[in-house]
Amino acid sequence: MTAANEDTIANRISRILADRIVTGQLEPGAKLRQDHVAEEFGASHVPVREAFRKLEAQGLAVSEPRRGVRVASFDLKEVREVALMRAELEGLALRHAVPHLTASILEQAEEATFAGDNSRDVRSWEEANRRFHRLILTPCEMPRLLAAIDDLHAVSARFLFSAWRSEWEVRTDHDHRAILGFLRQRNTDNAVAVLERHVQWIGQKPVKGPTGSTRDAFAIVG
Amino acid sequence: MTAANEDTIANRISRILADRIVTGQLEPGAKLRQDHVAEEFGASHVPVREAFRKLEAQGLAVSEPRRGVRVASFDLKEVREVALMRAELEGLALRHAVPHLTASILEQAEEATFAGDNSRDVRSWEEANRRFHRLILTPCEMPRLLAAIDDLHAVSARFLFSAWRSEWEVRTDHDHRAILGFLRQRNTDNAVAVLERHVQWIGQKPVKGPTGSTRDAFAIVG
DNA sequence: GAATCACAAATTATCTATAATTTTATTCAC
DNA sequence: GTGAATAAAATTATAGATAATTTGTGATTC
Repeated sequence: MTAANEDTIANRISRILADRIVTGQLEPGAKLRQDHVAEEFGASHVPVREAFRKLEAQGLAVSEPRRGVRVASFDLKEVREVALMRAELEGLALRHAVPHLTASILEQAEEATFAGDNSRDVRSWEEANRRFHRLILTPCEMPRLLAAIDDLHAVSARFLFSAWRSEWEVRTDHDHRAILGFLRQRNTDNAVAVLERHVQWIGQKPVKGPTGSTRDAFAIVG
Repeated sequence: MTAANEDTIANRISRILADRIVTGQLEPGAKLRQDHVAEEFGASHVPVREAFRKLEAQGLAVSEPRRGVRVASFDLKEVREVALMRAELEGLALRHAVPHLTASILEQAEEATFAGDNSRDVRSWEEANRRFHRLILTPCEMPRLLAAIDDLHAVSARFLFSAWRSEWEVRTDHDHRAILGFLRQRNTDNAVAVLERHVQWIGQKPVKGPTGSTRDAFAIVG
């Protein structure tokens, strides 16, 4: 009965709000009013505030001292920044993960790649992509590094969803396959090189704005 | 009159506790009891909890769901992890900062190096060292990256204080001078290379334990 | 007549105080 | 000495009170 009671209410709220921000249900700049959120979750506003603090730390929300908290907005500059950080940190993680990679892990990563290629919507593609990256990076056994990468991944996913919200084109991920190939050969340098390029690849795509005009959206794809 | 009232008291508490953890006044594993902290700051426990959440995000405290929060402990493995992350991220920041570096900034950085060499205690050395790194990295204009580096710096400082708590030997920082030299020549690659090595240098030092026995302490020095 | 400044009301965040679970420590029985 | 049961302490959440900012209205000035 107290199965889901493992974590606090604040954490649960934080996770759900994070998901809404990442998937674009909550738009950049939207105000997060603690009383409304509290009422929705049938809780008081104190755990809501703690959830806000966590979102702030993850870079998904920004808080002005006595003026409340809003969903963080982002521009191309920030997309690039996150891509560069991910490239550096994922490269570091992979270098240290390689000695601990097993055939089983690589097989699971290949399955994840396959699942990504066959995804019919953004959400399932993102899930598969995340699984791939996590599988090959987790064995580095550096918890703080992995946590930092996870946060950056969430922000990347937000960019992704903002560009390809509804439509999604199926495509095969050649980079993932190349990385797996190099990993099987224990060719660390090349695997890391491809991964770092892969993560920095920023896609652009014309998107219909709310007024009907089109603008260029952008998103990290790797 | 409301000059210091710019930020919330949760932030103020968070900053002060962070400082105590970093300087070692609060030892690893020590329990942080919200009622005690609240009483000390003449506040209630709600802002204290928010401060705890921030410390948790910075990696200075760990919280178990219904069992309270403790000062984060650390081992050599984590010191290495933080050093590697700093190397990657500071390297990235420096590469993007170089085009925006001015003669004035480099001069201030040299003054910071000088101040570090003449420091007679750990605290003032750390302050000068931090100033140096911040000066040459800030012009990269990547706020998220700089925030991440700042958090890692705090953790590094914690390791430093834990090793050289009371005694401190004066020494000249050849790395800082080398970096400045390369930056003046606009030799980005060499400057970054030295910085990345510099940050990864982990010092060891025999330290008297509480029982009188000696053990090897360690600390990032750069 | 339009615009700007001042004042006031309402909305919203922040904090204090209080109550309810949960964990931990102590005691008593076996 | 070990186990369960009770008591104490601490964390988590709720409700209520306070302070600050925003927004709307009105008046005055250019």
